[in-house]
Amino acid sequence: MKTLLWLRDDLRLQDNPALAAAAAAGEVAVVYLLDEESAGIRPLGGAARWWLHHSLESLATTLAEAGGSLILRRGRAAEAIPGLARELGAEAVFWNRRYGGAERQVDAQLKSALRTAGLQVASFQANLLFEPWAMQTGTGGHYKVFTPFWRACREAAEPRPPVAEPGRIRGISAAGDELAAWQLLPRNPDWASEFSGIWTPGEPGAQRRLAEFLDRNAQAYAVGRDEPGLEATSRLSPHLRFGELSPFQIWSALQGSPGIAAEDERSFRSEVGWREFCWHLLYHHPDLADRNYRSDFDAFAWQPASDAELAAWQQGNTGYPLVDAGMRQLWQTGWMHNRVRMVVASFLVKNLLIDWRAGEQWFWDTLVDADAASNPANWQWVAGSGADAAPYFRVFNPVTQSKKFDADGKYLRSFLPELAGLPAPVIHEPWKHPTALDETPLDYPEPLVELGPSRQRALDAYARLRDGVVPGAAPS
DNA sequence: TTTTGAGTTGTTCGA
DNA sequence: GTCGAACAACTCAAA
Repeated sequence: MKTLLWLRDDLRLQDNPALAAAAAAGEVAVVYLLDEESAGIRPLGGAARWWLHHSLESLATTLAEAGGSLILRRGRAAEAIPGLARELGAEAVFWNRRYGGAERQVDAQLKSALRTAGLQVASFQANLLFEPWAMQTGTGGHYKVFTPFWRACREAAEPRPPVAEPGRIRGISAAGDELAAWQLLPRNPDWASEFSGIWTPGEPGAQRRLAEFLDRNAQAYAVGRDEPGLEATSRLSPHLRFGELSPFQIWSALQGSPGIAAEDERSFRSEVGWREFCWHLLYHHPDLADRNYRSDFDAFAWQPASDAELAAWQQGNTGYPLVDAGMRQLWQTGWMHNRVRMVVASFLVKNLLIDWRAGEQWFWDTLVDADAASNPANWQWVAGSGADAAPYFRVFNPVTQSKKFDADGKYLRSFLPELAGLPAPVIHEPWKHPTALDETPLDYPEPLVELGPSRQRALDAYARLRDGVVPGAAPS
């Protein structure tokens, strides 16, 4: 049989059930479609485009080594996929499932159109350990709190082992676009110039990262993951985002790593669980990036848009070292440490009282791991408008967090060269650093807002929301 | 149906 | 310096 394999967020040869099935059935044509036309599909952010370029480059190589070839096409899936299937004389179209609202709609319509045209269509579970529709509460609803969700997942059937990589693929090639023509890479300026020293997009890079993590960083993960100055996190997020690695592979690799303490293993698995939970939420709330999960937040009194404050946050010029180090790490590397993400998000949403969507969009554009589910779910979690969200009174203090989780200032120094000469603890509060008469003052901004009053302003705004005070209404 | 216990990640204040 | 309480009820999940 001749099968068209449509790859999307599953750019890997190992543990790829759609590929394995297609290869087992006969000849395979592999296509990646750049679809910027189907309705409702969120355009990739800049950093994700950079990653995609290199991931596709890598995939083309590994696929060629296995006997296949990667066909690049561009257009609306509803026309491009049936068109290519016709062109190749394919009898079947296979893909791995995706879970976003618009994506599901595209896939469902395509499935029925292809079947009507007499083709065999099959979709596979590849990117989530637990299908969102399979996880139901006792009353048939979907889970809204992480802990019971994850408990139910762990009590469900054990995730399958990874699917073996097909041996020699009988590949079918066809004319397609040149990758360069898609212009996924930034130019003028090339803000991603430092990315390639840090990241290796593609399946081999993902495998290497996983092996390194299990060998080294997974020890003391539970505690170490909180310190941004350490290399204690897995940094697998962008690989997972593009499906260069599957959660099934992670699951199984942990099984085979007895050197990791139970505490660290449980902690890391639960981070995989949060990814599952976010997709579970997005599946049931496809507009998670646009609308408050808790609709009572629609009445929340965000500050009127302040371009200057938003820009200071984006550029890492708030005057709070941990916030600024995080935002510059994001800009320079396309990634930010998890704890620092919470601190910068809390600062934007609570201290600046800027709508979480502005932060979510910036992360979407600048993160190489920008994930359609995790990004909005976690922003809403910080804002308090999300599922199982942080209580409104939880306002991170960037100075306290800095002293607690980067006590020696190692993380701060690596992204704030203008403060590199300051010792701890004053590096956490540079405005307290006395400048001697013969010294040039620090080239570092004064704090954008005062922490105490801005925190109180946020608490007041949340209290008004709770008490149902409508913004702008006349006081009674 | 009703009840009960629990809920990722924090900060501040006062004893 | 350390520690517990307050912050605010509310929703969710399950018994």
